[in-house]
Amino acid sequence: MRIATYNVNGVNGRLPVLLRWLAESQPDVVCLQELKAPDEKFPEAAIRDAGYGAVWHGQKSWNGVAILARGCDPVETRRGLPGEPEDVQSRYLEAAVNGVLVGGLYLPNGNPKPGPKFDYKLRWFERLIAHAETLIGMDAPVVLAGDFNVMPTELDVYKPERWVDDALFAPEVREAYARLLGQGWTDALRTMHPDERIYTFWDYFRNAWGRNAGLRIDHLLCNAPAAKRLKTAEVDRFVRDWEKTSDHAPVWIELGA
DNA sequence: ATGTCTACCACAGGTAGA
Repeated sequence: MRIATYNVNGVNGRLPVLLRWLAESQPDVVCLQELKAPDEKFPEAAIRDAGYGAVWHGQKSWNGVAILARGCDPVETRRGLPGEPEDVQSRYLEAAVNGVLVGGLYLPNGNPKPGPKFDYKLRWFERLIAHAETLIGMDAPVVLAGDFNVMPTELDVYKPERWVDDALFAPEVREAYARLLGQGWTDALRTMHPDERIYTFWDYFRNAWGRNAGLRIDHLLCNAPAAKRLKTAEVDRFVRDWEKTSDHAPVWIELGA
């Protein structure tokens, strides 16, 4: 079973790229982030025609997450994180697919730091940690997948010293990520590639892709039953090279039987 | 500070967010 995460940066503007990648890569489950579309503008028909059932949580202009499943409909188990009922941003969606529980998330960017956006990022992270605590011990495989907007270590940044004051690399954010992993989650990509400089995002600015000036901010975290089945974790870098592509590449894991 | 995308509103290009 292949489970992917892909920040599409606009699901409608990116639809040709998304459909081409689905056809070529044939993932079984896909967590999408940054739909940038309200619920009624989610391209359900095109995605169904591509062979995928979907659940989605949209929002006008910003954010928005979805979970796709090849050949079946994901069974939604949660929309939004507990803990801040006044929070209207669409950033978390959870669904069961063929016995695997998948949490798709888009953690706040948090820039500029300091400021209210950074404070929101830290609060959102604490809510994620609290909810993840209820998932980690499940008997079923659980995968938390998405754009975490965190580079966990210096190995995950092309030039760490340039990023120390940024909300994506701030010590308190890295500490929160480490605390989340400390519950027992396996960072799949880093576990399968322990020493490799491996990126999932390249800014549109300054020829970042051409220079491989990238960041590793899209992660798939496995609880123990999922980690036991982990076979492969890869980045579909070739997608970042396509015309009209997202600034993120898809990332995926393969779980064995 | 800059760079480049996307979506919005509304019809053009400025603004916001990343």
